[in-house]
Amino acid sequence: MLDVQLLRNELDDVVNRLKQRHYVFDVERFSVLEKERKQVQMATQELQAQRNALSKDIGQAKAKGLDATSLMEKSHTINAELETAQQALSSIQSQLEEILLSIPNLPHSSVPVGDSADQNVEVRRVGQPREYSFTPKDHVDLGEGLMMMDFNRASILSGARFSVLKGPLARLHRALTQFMLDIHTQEHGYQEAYVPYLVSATTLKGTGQLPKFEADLFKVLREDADPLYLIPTAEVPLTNFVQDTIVEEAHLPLRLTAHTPCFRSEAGSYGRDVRGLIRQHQFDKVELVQIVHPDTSYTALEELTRHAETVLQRLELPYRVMLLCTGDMGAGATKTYDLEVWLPGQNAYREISSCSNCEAYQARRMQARFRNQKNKPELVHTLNGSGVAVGRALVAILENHQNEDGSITIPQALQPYMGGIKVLKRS
RNA sequence: GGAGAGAUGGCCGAGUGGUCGAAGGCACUCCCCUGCUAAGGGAGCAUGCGGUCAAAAACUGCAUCGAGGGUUCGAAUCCCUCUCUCUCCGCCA
Repeated sequence: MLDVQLLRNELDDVVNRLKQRHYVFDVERFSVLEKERKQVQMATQELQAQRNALSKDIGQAKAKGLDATSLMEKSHTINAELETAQQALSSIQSQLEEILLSIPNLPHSSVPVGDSADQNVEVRRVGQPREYSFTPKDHVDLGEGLMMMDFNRASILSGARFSVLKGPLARLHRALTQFMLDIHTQEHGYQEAYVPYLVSATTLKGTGQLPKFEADLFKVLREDADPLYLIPTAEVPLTNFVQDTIVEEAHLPLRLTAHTPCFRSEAGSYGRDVRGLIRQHQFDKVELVQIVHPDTSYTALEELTRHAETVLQRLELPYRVMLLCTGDMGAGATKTYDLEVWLPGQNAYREISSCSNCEAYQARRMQARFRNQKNKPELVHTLNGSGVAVGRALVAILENHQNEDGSITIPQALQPYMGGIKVLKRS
């Protein structure tokens, strides 16, 4: 959520910057509503002030044993007016609120302007894609060849876009999460957390998934209670650790990590990546979240991105870092780096991590603040990044470390987590 | 699932219809005092939104005592519904 003051005072500038990310802001509607709001709010508050004063007078009159009938009649009249005014005000305010909640964040000045992923800028490339003396297979052929990946069974259990892993490949999946969590907790200073996978609408509103992106979520209806939603990423519960709280400045930055499953309905993505593990309704991810002082959020973004990169480096996976252009960023972000891992099976770099600074966008929605030097509450900045997507890391390992006979060499760094298994091969 | 108790500011905690945005304490900030990382004295100290303003400061209005509704001229206080927390019983991994 943007600061309303910004919209009131620098509307033209904001509108132009939003255009860069294809958001068309209805200036006319906002201006009219805002003008009404000001007028109605002032009138309402004036009436409330009058009512309060009258009530006080009535109290005093009664205390002195005087007759307060005429004062009470006056108060009745005011209350009737107030009723109408309050209804008008709350209608206007909820309309403004709705607008405000749907506006995306403003891109940082260092972000390239562009329409689509084509205008993203490559920042650096790390590692050389291997030369193969044979035609590399994709992860589906490899996994099914090993008899350890079963999409057929998954579709019987749940339908499309689910998967079943078996045997050492399932273990590899588990090993990856342990490995990633160990790096981030032991080397990068993150606190590990275990969090709910079902969260409330309020929580999702805090991080920006609601109200605008409800279609992407799995919703769990309950008979006698509000619905809950399956988390689309651990960013949601982790970032909301500071929902509605004031943190001591000395406690910043907060660095949090968690391994969770993520559930995405991916409405609108049908037809893309239908084959394999790349795009699933359920996948695991190790998430990194930082809650920081506003002065340090861009340094923190660089660090956080490096933290995610470390994982790929240790797994000996070639990748590149992309700076997303204005048209390709998520709604809450001011600046985003995507890590794209090399997939020989697709002969392409594919996203495996996305690291974003959201500045105060989420903090304002969550009312997440810290007490600054002047002892005043001030909004924190929030960052999040995948550190990294487990399913896609598994894909990358299969494809990059495959051998001609269809076996997979486990990278050195992962071997301690595999109980002595160095190679995955068909038994 | 059953029975009971509770929810007040950063924290603890008083407050059963008016002058209560809320006593007192802790923490925090500033000042004074003090022969030394302690003690004492004084002052300040909730959040959100609005208005005056280019903005800040300052001043001022409104709202907020778990949430939502109701009674009333007036609600932290009375009534209803809900949520959450705690204790005991049952059930369960």
